[in-house]
Amino acid sequence: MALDTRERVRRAAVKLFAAKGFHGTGIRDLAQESKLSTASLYHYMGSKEELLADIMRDCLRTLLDSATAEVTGVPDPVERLRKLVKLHVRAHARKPRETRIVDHEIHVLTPAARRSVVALRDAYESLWADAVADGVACGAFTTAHPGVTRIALLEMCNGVARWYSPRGSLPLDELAAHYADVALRALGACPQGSAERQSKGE
Amino acid sequence: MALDTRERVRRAAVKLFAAKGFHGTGIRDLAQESKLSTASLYHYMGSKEELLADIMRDCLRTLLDSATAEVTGVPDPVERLRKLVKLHVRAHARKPRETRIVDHEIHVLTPAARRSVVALRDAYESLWADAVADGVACGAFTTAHPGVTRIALLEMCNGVARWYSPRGSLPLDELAAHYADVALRALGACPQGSAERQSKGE
Amino acid sequence: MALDTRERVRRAAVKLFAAKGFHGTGIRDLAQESKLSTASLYHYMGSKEELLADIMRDCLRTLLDSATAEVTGVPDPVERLRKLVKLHVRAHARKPRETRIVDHEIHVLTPAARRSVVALRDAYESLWADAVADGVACGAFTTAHPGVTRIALLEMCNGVARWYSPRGSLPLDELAAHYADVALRALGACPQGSAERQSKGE
Amino acid sequence: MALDTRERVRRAAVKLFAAKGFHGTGIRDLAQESKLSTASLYHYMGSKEELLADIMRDCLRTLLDSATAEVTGVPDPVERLRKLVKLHVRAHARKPRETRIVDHEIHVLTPAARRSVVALRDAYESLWADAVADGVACGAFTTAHPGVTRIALLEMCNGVARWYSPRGSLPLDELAAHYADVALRALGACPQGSAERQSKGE
DNA sequence: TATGAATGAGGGTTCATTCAT
DNA sequence: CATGAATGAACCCTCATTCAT
Repeated sequence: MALDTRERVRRAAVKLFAAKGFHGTGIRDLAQESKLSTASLYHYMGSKEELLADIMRDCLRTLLDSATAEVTGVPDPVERLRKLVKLHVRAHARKPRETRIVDHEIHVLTPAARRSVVALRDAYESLWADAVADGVACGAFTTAHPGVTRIALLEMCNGVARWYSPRGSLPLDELAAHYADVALRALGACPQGSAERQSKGE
Repeated sequence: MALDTRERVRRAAVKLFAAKGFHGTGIRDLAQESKLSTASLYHYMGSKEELLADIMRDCLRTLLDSATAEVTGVPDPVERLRKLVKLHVRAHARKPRETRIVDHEIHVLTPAARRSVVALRDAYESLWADAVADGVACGAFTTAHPGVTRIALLEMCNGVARWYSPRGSLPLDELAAHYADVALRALGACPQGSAERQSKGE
Repeated sequence: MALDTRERVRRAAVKLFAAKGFHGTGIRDLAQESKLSTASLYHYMGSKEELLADIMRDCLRTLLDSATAEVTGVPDPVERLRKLVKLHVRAHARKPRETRIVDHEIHVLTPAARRSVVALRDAYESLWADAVADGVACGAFTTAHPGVTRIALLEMCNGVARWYSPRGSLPLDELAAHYADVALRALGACPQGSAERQSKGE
Repeated sequence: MALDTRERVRRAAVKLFAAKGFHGTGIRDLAQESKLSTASLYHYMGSKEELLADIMRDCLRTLLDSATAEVTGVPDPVERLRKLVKLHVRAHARKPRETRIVDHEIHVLTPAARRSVVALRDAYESLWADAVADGVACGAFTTAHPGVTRIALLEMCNGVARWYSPRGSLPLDELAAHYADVALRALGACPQGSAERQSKGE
């Protein structure tokens, strides 16, 4: 039925856009991967670019919504940042292709589509910015350049999508916790009894 | 003379590949940006893909050579890593387009070309790996997962190429020093008298 | 009921074929204008081309039938031609889109369909030819080249479909009468007491 | 050399657009008729539509220029109109395909291109309008509806492009003269010693 | 050195039509 | 009666590349 097919197209696009890039993926590649003719493809998408924009927006909206849910009502900025980092790492490890597409293909979007995507990304990043700012304000974080550090950490976490494999030795939850520790260290939060030290058995 | 023209082509390619991606850049774009006809372009390059591979290899070779020079004969792993991070950040801030191309377009390359590029990248990254391993071995670094941390830090530093602007408020040297501090904190090196604390006036 | 829908499809086709041409009109356009799905369209027409041929034949048959009725039993060739011109002008003014389609899209038709359309057109034009020939034979028309004049007048009258608007200042009956006068002048019939002179107040 | 090829493409387009319509002519048809590949076609034209617009503009400009030259400095409106009709008929008989394209395919053009074509057509038609108006003003023409008559005559003359064949019995010059006589009769100009009567031997 | 001309292959998209439901 | 789904063929146009001059 229609929904399944639409989903098949979506997945084909995610796979190929992530592997070969948007411009490196032809409509015929998408059709083959979706097991559809090129003409049929157009029953399930507006255009190649709209398909891309949809993928990006869905990915970012999911991330934004779950991050907002995770963080709402958490007063401690340290705890908030820890949650954000963990969620971010998990999301990027579980959906590496979607997130890589978001990271790499923004430049192909039409200005209008780009605006909508960037708006979502900015909304998400502001959750990080708030946590960092609050932590600095209350003295929990001691970093000379909070803005730079925030973006550095974001890039670090984005990187997970580029290398993580579920076949690695480190369970995902531990990986996420490790990233959170690295982030808090980077921000100069005194790690009292963090998972990091625990995992070292101290 | 020929060399100048060749350089013009190279720079056009760097500009366009970074801005629109390899597949998003046509030879007509390259010709226009180089102020050459498309046919003339082929006096100065083998093919579009060879041009890309050349750019990538040159970028990586330069990075590898200068990193090797910087690090050779430095016994202290902390100091070595600090130098590596600073160099990396500076290189990515100064040549953001080349380094972004290296990061984003590897999937485009033919297996043969990809191998040569990946070999250079691996050689470079092994300098980081050695420093981290030495630091862990001598107890200077206290991180539960050195391998993961190393790759996390590399991704963090690569990110500089995606956002750094010389018009930012932070001088590049300070930025590089800040990144080095973040990296050492992340690795759990006790930062004694680091630039970070100095810049906070302590 | 089905008949209404069929008529809706017909009218959509007339509108669009006249405005954008047969090849410029897609079945999706037809479906949209008919408020039907493209698939449903095929319940009311054989194919796009058959729809076109039907429109043409209906238009020509109506013209032929009413002209035949108008002219039968009128012995005076001058009067006959006057009636033919008036009818022709009125028909083209009232159904400009159908007649434009007949004029412009014959080349689209398959040979078989074209033959049936051309046969109707020829039958109609022979009414004109007979009137002109009779008029020349009895001395009522004094034109050096009756055949050429006939076709020239036909083209002139066809043109009405290309510019007439009911919002123009001249009532349609007067317009038709004027065309009849022009035609008779062109044929060299001494206009005695024609509408033309009357309208000039003489 | 380039000029020849460009001209070959032009002629192929004129032939095919006239025979099958703009939308009925594919780029592959043009290529085949031009003995070029579809890709090579684009060395000699901007796009299919630009090719069409160029053909239309050239046709109209030629007509406008020669009509202007013909008519300038001719004070007698009767003589002016005779010259205009003759020129128009000759032009449409000699370039029937170009003029049919102008007449039939204007609706295809983009608004911008259409404006430029319509402007030329209007400039040309104003030569006719001036002659008619002058003739009416000085009493040389006695028609109840000069505007309508003018457009009727134009359509009549345009029709030449739809049926004239050089293999017909009437020499082109005589045909043109005949049309001029028909036109002047239609306008109610007393034909004194016109070609029409001469050809009848009176 | 430089480029106009040329092209086979492929780009994304729409075509008119059919058919199972 | 009506339509979503499906498609092979074709749409216009651009691709990276070669070669004669």
